[in-house]
Amino acid sequence: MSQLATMNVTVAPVDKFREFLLTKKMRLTPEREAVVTAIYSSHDHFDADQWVDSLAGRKGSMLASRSTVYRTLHLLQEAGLIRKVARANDREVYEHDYGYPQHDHLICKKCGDMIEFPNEMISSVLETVAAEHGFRMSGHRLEVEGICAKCSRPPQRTHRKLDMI
Amino acid sequence: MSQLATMNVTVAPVDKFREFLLTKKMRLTPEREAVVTAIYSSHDHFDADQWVDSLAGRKGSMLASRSTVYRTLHLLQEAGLIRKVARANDREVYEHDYGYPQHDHLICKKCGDMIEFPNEMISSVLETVAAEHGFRMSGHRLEVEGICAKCSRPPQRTHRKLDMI
DNA sequence: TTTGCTGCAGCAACTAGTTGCATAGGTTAG
DNA sequence: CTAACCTATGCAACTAGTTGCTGCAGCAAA
Repeated sequence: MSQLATMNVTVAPVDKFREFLLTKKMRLTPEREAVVTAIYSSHDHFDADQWVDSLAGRKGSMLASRSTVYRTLHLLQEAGLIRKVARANDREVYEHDYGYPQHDHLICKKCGDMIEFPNEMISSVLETVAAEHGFRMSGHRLEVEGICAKCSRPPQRTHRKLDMI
Repeated sequence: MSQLATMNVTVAPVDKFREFLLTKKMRLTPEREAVVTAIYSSHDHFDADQWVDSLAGRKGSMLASRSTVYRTLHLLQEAGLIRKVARANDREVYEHDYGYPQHDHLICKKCGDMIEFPNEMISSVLETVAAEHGFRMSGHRLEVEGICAKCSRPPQRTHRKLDMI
């Protein structure tokens, strides 16, 4: 979430989530609030496990169980606050999907780095394709894999020793 | 794999796989051959489980164990014979990636149908984006989700009863 | 306050998929 | 033919993620 500009956000994520839950006659419980707060305390990509660790037992105090973390992640997706962007290292990777412009990712197979790029072109192509098929598109997930510039540069420069071992 | 035309295939999949394995000093064992044959006996999308079922124990004779099926699927991906296209019903969905033109999928969230569409436009947009970032792209995976024409049509026609229950 | 309803958390058992390990089996050298 | 060497297999144990169940908390009516 680094190279793209932040958009205006008028309602705090927690409140947006509460609103969403209300429409489904559900409550913003302390456990759910803990998950949202944790996730929105940083602006990076994240996977479920780090929150399971810090919220449920292993590393922190018990704020929400494993099941609750996962269930809340699903709710947050439904609410449009986060979205799954890729699967890396056997984990689903999520990112905030509220207050940020649309983009997709180049994923480096070597270092695992995810490079964001804006996707208006792609979205508009998809709109056309979908229309042709009478398909009501609600979203997409695009993972472009390959080797990033850093990793494909042959290791030949000076101060290379710092990068190795 | 239905609506797009078949391309010319000069070498049989099994032979292509054997070639690939040779370059890695690996053998085309009976187990591996059984998996490839099974997969190429039909031209549909498929998931690992159906082969685990039919090859390893549960439904058929024991031709290859669970581990071997999964390991062979990875090898087949490396060899460029199959590719993962989506994740549906908690399963990875694969398709043949040899002898077929490039395409992506519209995935219906209701009926699970996968509609293929050719993707030259998207590929070329991605080429440009990748070049801008000095990224050496090796492939991509695009899942477009939404509701297909069939499912979004309101249920109001005649002979509707046939479709229900 | 009591009774009843409903949503929800946590547990434990489950599924898909992966991996470490011991061993079977094939290939080459002597 | 045998020994040494590897690769590949199957098993069992593991991981990430999901789900059914039970019992509890919060609210509403009486």
